Order: sequence, then C-alpha cells, then structure tokens
Amino acid sequence: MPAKRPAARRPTMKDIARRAGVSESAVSFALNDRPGVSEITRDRVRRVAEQLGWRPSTAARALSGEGAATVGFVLARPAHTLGVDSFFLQLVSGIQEVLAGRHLGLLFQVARDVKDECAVYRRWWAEHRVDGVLVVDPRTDDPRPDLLDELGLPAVVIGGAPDERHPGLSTVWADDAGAMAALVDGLHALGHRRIVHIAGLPDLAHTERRIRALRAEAGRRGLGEVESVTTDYSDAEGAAVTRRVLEAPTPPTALIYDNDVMAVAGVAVAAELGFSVPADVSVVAWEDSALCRMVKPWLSALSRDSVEFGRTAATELTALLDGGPARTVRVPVPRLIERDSTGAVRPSA
Amino acid sequence: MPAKRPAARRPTMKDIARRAGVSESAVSFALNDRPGVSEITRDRVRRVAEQLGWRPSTAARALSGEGAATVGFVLARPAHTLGVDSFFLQLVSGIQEVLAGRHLGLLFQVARDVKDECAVYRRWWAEHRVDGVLVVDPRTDDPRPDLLDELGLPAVVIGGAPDERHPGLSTVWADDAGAMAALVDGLHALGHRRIVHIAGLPDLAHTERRIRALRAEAGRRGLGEVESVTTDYSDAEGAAVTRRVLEAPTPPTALIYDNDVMAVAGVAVAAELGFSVPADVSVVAWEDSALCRMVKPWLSALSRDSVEFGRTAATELTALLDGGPARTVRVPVPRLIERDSTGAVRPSA
DNA sequence: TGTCTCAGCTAAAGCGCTTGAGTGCGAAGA
DNA sequence: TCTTCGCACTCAAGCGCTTTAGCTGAGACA
Repeated sequence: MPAKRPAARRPTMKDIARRAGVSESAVSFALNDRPGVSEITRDRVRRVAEQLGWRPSTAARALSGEGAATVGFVLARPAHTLGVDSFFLQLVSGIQEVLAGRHLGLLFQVARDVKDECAVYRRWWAEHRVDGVLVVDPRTDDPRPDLLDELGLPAVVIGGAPDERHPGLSTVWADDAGAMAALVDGLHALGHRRIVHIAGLPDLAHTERRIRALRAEAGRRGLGEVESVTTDYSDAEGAAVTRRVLEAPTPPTALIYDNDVMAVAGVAVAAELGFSVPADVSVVAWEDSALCRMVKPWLSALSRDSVEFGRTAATELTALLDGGPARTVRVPVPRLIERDSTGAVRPSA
Repeated sequence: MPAKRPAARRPTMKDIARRAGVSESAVSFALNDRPGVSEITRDRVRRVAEQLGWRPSTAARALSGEGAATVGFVLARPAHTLGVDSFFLQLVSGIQEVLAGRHLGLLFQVARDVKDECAVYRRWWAEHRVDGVLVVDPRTDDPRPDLLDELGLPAVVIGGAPDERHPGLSTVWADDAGAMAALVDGLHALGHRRIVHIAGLPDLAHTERRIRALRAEAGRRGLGEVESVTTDYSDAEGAAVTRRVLEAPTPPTALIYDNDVMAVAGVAVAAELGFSVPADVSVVAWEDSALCRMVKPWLSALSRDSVEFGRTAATELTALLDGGPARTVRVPVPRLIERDSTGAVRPSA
C-alpha cells in the first residue's frame, strides 16, 4: 500500500450523469423524486448514484437555496456548571436520534452567556450555516426570541412557557408549576410545613415558574415558612445553601433541589450537620439520574425522560423546517420516583 | 410592527462591490488579505463590509474549495453510559474555545457504535461537511484511522497511543501507563498488595494500556493478587464488580476505578458490605469531578484537565488544517489528588 | 398528411465565493 | 521618446447543485 494515497475524489452529479447517459438535470430530477424523468431512468440513475457512493454536497445544496441541512444548538452556561450534568447529553442524544434520521447535522456551540449566544445565531445566519436552531434555558426577559424572529430563523424553545408574543417560535415545555404543586401536595400530606426550595439559576424561566408555583401553593395552604433560594446549580452552592438553611433556628423539614447534583451535595451536608435523612429532613431532587442512587439514602427524584424531550423538540423543529406552523407542545409532567430520602415528618418535630 | 416581517436579506460580496465601486474580485482580495488591492481600497471595502454586516457564506466558500470551516466530533458510546460523565462536556468545552476563536463550527453527532461512526465520517466527507474530525475513544484494532486515511480527512485522535502506521493522524494522549505505575507505586508504599482495577470498556485502547501497565507493575514488584476487570463504565457494573471482589475470600485492599461514577458507586457498595474506607479498603477514581467530593469519604482521584485536553486537541487539528505536519503531543500525566479514600493498609490485614 | 400535445429529456443560468488570466496605466529604465 | 515593468484592478470560469425554459419525438386526432 502506498504510504500516501491521494484522497479519493468525491463523485458528483456530473459523474452520475455521464455514467447513466443522461443530463445533469435529469439526475437532479431523478434523485429528488421530482417529475420530469421516466421511472426506468430514475431507477437507473438511482442505481448509479448508489454504486458510486454519491451523496449530495451540502455546500452546493445550501448555495442553490436548499438550506444547509443543519440545525444549531448553543449552550450558554458558565463552564463550571457544565461539569456533572446528565440532562444535556441526554437531551442532545434524543435530538440526534431524530435529526440523524433526516440526515440533518447538529452544529453545537458553547457560549459564555446569552449575549454571546445571540452573536452566534447572527453569525450562523449570516454564514448560511443553519436552517434552524434549538434554544435551551429560556430566560425571563429573553432577547433570543426577538432576534430569531428578526432573522427569520426557525426555532424551537426547549423548556419555555408558551409565548404568544412570538408566534413564529415553537415551544416544547414541561408543566413545572403543575409538578411543583403535586410535589408540595405530597410533602404536605407527609406533614411537612417548612419547605425550602434550593433553586437553579435565577434568571431561567423555569426557575421562576417553580418559585412562583411554590409560593402559590404555600399561599393556598397557608404555609408560612416556605422559601426559594437561587443558586448556580453547582454542588458548591447547593452545599452552601443547605448548610445555611439547616443551621437556622427552625430548619426546614423538607428540601427540594432543582437538580440532582445539588441534592447529593445537600445530603452530604445534612449528614455532616447531624441531620438524618429522611427522619429529620426529607430531600427531593428535581432531576433523576444515576447520581440519585449513588448516595445513601437513595434520593427521591422527579424523573423526566430527557431523551424523549430531545426527540420531541427535534421533531418540532423538523416540522417547522418542512414549513409547518409553529406549535406549543407539552411533554409529560415529571414523575416523582419515591426512594428513601422522603418520609413523614417526625412527630417530635 | 407587521406580524410577519420578511426575513432580512443576507448581504453578499456583490453588494459590497457595488457600494464600494469595485469588482467582486477586488472585494475578495481585500477581505481575504490577499495582495492585489491598494491599502486604501482594502480599507474602504472592509468598512463597507462591516457596515453591511457581511459574513462569508460558508456554503459558497466550501463550494469554491475553501473547506467547510467545520470540524466533526462523533461520540460512539452506548446511550446509558453517556449519562453522568463530566469528561466529554469539559472536553468539548475546551475544543470549542479554540474553534470559536477561528470561527470554525463543531458538527456533533452521537452514534451507536464504531461502525456507525465510520458511516458518519463517510457521509460527512461525501457531503463536504467537515474539514477534519476529532476522534475519541480509540480502540484496540480500530477501523477509524484507516478510514480517515482513505478519505484523506485530517484528524486528531484524542487519547490514543502514538501510532506509526498512520503518519497522517495527529495524536493527543496522556501517559496512562506512567500514571498507573505512579499510582501502584503509591499504593505499594502504603502497604497495599492486593489491588483490583475496575476498568472501563474492554476494547478501548487506554483501558488496555492501563491494564497492561498494572500487570507490568505488579510483575515488577512480585504482587501476585492483582487483577483488572472491565466494565461498561456504568455505576451499575461498577457496583456489581465491587460487590463481587469484596465478597471474595481474600478481598483486595485497594480499588482503582477507571472513572468517578463507578468509584462512587463502589464506595456505596463497600459501605453496605461493612467495609470501611479507607481503613479496610482504599479507593481511587481515575477521573476527578465534583462527584468525588459528594460522597463520604471524599475520594482520592487522578485529576486531569479535560478542558485543556480539549484545547490541545483542537489546536492540533487547526494546525493540521493549516497544512501543518501531523504530530504526537503528550498532555501532562494526571495528578493524584489525595483525599480521604486512600490510606495505609491496616496492620491486621 | 399535417398539426397539436405532452412526456421525457437537455441547455443554461444562477446561488456566493475564489482564482488565474488578462487589461490599463503610471513610473522606471534605455 | 519608446519600451518594459509591475501594480491595481477587472473578467470570466468554475465549484456542485437546483430550476426554469426550451427542445424533441412519438402518439392522438382531424
């Protein structure tokens, strides 16, 4: 074998045309299932294409107005919160499943913040790189929907609430408020009255939804000592907040963590401070993963199917790319997996 | 505001040419820092381009032979092992840092297995989608280097050992063997003689390197009872293997886990079986993350800078894309962070 | 027999960019 | 003064595909 074979040449439609004895246009018609060629020609062309291992050049396609066959995905979170997070990989994995089936590529980028993220969208649009984007972590007062509207870039917002001001955007969301209500309901039934919610990043829309839902539920039941504290999702802040609230004069009897990482960190802190889980304090993680079964006691957690979430979002985006109308679809409410970290309030408490 | 504004039109070089009163070619020369235009023309063109918010269409660029300004990254692992893994997100994050600086896009795909991964490379190549790829999880007897050679696709292998048979590929690797030797050295000094290595996927090249290194070290020191067991990296298998080896008649006094997830799962099992860590058994995780500080006792771990790893790999790839020679670069050996899970063997043992 | 139609195909332009082959012109050299 | 550079720039072709308009020949119909 020669040390450095020249790279193989990519076959083009011209090659197919020559081999099949027809014009390039005929090839184009044949391969795109467009009328204008007979069935037998179409078959012949298809066979030659297959035989040559031809694949359309996305560049050429994009240039002649067909779109880039690519969708974009930007992750804008501080680097250190990216560390141990099962959600995004699973989400992306679900997204991929759908996209791969349609031969759509996924252009991935991590950005520092939303401002950077917007710049990325602008660049992608100007460079003709993507046909649409998947937007995650919608914020309160988010600049992205407006921008995407302006650019005319099809998009689906993952995890946002329905938004009438942007009829062009699809939304895939989970009913956080409903889930929170159910959760509080369950804790209330177990006798919990003092509940602290260790929430995620303060400007994420779903953080706010959860906080509001908790407050509403507390109000409805006349629970006075209910509080939400926002964090950056990191184990460090989760631990710090846990320490603070458990060291208060009247510590809560139940802790709701907005992700698994903080919940695990929180349990460790609780143990260190001499709190027994769930006897002294119940713990629920809003996100289930292997992590929740790696600590003792096993953590009760709200479980959602992130892979399916990704699939749904990607499906909505392809629908949009096909010219379909923007839609708002709700994925199932996360289900509470009761393990060993939740229980009735101890009578003495 | 009209409900549906038509999407803004992307400015092209023709627009710039018209506004600047020069030909398209002059614009091209000016914007690409090529000789052929005077400095004042260049400036004028640049200004107009800026003012119009022009960005080169990657499609057109790619079509005229400039490459797609995109690199590819395929992750081929069983979906369930993707769950809680800090390594890849960090790696990608480092990769992005470098790529973003050069306006290179990252096309990301998850595949089922290596065969699928190869298909993805072929497709990307045929579709003109990427200029190069980053290959992770090199295997023993890996089909990918040959394929990439054949396609003439620049690539850097992340985590592979130097490979003379593929002079076209760059390699970025860590000295697993050296790290393992140092680790065994340390454990030996603490009195450990029975060591079990709960390894990762059996056909990954670095798994084999570690296993071989462990065996070599054991041989050199005359340690008889040393063993490596391969797993799929999941907490479940990590736990299962831990249970099996600790229930043996003469259980090991030290456990080396090939990732943090399994180590954490293993510690839980050890506790359950009544083993105290590190008094009865020492535990080391080959991968550091927040996880290692979420369990008691805190886990000693081999720490590498995955973000930097990603940066290095991406830098090598860009060098390759610039026409540089393939290189083999070694990143620093992972450093052992000693926490609370490792200690001297108890005299009685 | 001549005309009309229409299925089945070809020719050619165009997408936005790069690039090699000119072209015009002022300055330097004979 | 005339030639010769060489700089600054323009022309036009080409990358691989789509798409519109146009062409051809065979059958339908009068």
